[in-house]
Amino acid sequence: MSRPIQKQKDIIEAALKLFVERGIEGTTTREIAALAKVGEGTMFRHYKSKEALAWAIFDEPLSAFLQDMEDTILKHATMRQKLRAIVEQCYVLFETDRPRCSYLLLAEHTVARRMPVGYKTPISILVRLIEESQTRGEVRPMDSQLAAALIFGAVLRVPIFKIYGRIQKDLRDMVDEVTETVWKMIQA
Amino acid sequence: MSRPIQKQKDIIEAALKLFVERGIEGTTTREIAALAKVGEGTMFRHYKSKEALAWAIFDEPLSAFLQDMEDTILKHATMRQKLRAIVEQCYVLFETDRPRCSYLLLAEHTVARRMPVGYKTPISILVRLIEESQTRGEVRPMDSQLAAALIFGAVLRVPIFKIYGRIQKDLRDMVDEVTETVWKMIQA
Amino acid sequence: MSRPIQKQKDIIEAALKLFVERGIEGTTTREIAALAKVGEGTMFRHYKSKEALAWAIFDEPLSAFLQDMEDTILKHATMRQKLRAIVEQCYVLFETDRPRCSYLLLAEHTVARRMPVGYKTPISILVRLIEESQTRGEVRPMDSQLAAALIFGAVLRVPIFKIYGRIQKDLRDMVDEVTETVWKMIQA
Amino acid sequence: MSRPIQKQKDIIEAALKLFVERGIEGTTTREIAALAKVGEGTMFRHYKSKEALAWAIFDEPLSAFLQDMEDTILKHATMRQKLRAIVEQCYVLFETDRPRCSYLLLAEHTVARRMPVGYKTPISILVRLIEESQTRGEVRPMDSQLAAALIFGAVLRVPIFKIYGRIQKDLRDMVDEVTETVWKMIQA
DNA sequence: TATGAATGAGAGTTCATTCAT
DNA sequence: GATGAATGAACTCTCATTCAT
Repeated sequence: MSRPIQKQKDIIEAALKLFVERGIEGTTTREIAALAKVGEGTMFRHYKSKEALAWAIFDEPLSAFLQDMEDTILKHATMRQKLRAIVEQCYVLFETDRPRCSYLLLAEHTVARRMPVGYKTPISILVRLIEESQTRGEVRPMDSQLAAALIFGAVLRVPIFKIYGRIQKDLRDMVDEVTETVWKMIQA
Repeated sequence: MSRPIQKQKDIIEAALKLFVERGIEGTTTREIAALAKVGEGTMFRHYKSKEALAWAIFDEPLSAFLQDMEDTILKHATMRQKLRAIVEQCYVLFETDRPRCSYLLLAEHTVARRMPVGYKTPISILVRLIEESQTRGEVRPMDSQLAAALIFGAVLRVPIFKIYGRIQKDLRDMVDEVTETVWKMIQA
Repeated sequence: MSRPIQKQKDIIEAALKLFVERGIEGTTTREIAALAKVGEGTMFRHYKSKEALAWAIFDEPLSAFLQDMEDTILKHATMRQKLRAIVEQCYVLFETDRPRCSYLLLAEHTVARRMPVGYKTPISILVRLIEESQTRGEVRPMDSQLAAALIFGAVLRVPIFKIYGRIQKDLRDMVDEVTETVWKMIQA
Repeated sequence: MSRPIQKQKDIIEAALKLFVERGIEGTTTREIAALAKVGEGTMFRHYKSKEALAWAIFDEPLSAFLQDMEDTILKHATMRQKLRAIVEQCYVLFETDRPRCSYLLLAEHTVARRMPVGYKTPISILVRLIEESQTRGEVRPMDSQLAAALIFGAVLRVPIFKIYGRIQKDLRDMVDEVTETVWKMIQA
């Protein structure tokens, strides 16, 4: 019956590492196979193509993150608390699973091209959250898309700085400071 | 014949358009040549390789922007004014030369891989600016890299939202609002 | 378990169907296994390779046909009767086991490449038959190979036309007409 | 401007030779390139794929033959003369351009799979010819498709026998004999 | 200087075959 | 005996780059 499928995990981790280091197009399927210590044809049993692999390892953690994000939001009452929880979730994930997060952050515009229309991203949730808080007077009146852009951009630039070595601190220790700082941008 | 300079310009504009639409690796030199209406071998007289072209059209506007940025900074006294001027410069450039700016914004992490070490980016200027302002008490005490990340991320996410169609307004009309908003994050 | 013979039969029928539809090289062992509802590795317990399978299912019915043909010939006295019997045998087999016959007819030149030298085909029997009949004065003097080519080509083109849909009638009802017609070519 | 395209001819001749010897699927594009003494990518400048090449070198001579056949038919009055002319045309072509004809004859069922629906073959012309001759009383009443099958099969099996070494004579010297013989099958 | 036919290294992918279970 | 996950040789095809014209 053959042994359990450890191979798929190896392939994913290898791909993740190489995609972050060299980009998707800069990585060959042969390199992935070699690093994962599997045969060259093995990844094609799990993913139809290199593209499909690149998309799958983008989509899986993002979808999981989105689900967690929705759950997290429900657990907090005020926008400020929600915002803090989201930032925390981002930074904890980053420190916990850096390869995956680096890939999500750096491949964003590359993989976006393959995104199916109507694909749900954290941005849509953030926009909705802002709009709801505005009706409750928690967030000052302003274009919700603009607010989302500013928050989203600010919060996610911090791990990118860490990837590039500009920031060394553990991001989990920066949750409060970042939250307080970005909160100033939108508080009523 | 007839203005070799024009051919080079055509190549650059064609490459810019295609690189933004399909990514650098997703664009073939043949497609660039076809769009630029030049022979397939012509771009190799102007650029050593496709990579060199991709880098050149990234580096040129970025270096120019950096020079302008340094000049702009000198023209203003306070950090708040400097910040406003920088944001304005960004957004004016975006609305004036969208292909080039889209490329700079979307290819950032892709082309970054080819960046020579010690390459000067707007980030280093921003960090320096923040640190100077902190000694003058204009900006509140905080990690300058963190401050730069937050400002940089926030300001540049706005045009990215516009590229993806989330924002439609002319960014030049948003300079003041964005400046005021991000300023709140760092003001003393 | 449970009738290993049945599995082999399933494999053969599946291969036959697919080889006729898509050609030998156009059919994968996985497709054969899927259609035969057996594991991917199972056919390799019965046949050394895909080639061996392709040859076996070509050789088996052909050898059987040849044996029948020799028997049939002995049962008839005159060449005309023998010819009729052969045509009948062909057309009955075609209508009885169309997959196998289609494969024999269509894969002829493809599988011929794998034919061992000195392999006995219906052609050699036909040539011998013609030569014998010529000595008896039943068949007019002419090159026996040429006569065989004309008879063989004419008789077998009919089922090929049926495969391609040009002829719809049951070939068993055409035995007499075809025999009479081709007989005219060689009768003394 | 580069020299004239001798390369395409070389590719065609190489492909023809190898396709006949080893079959289309049994021939690699590398082998074709090597035999044609061109780079491996060169054939793809002329043909979109190996399949397209296989089809093109099947279609080109067949279409040319068809055109010649139509012209030939018009030059003769009686069916018998037309038939003789067609046989002659076939056998002259075979002796003149054996690689091409061998390919047409042996790859028939293989390439047929790629044939566009409604593709005109010599068979349709033959059928039409027979039907016309039947109304004029030249050909005896019989199913025209059957008549075509018998004639077509008989006439073309002769060069196939020659390919397999069963016949050695120059086919051009057999035109009259073959014509007379197959004519017996259908004459009124 | 500009061209585009030609190149060939190297990419993604397939699939007959193996073998541990 | 049967299975199907794994393999990797070998395939078709792409495309950045060269260079004779």
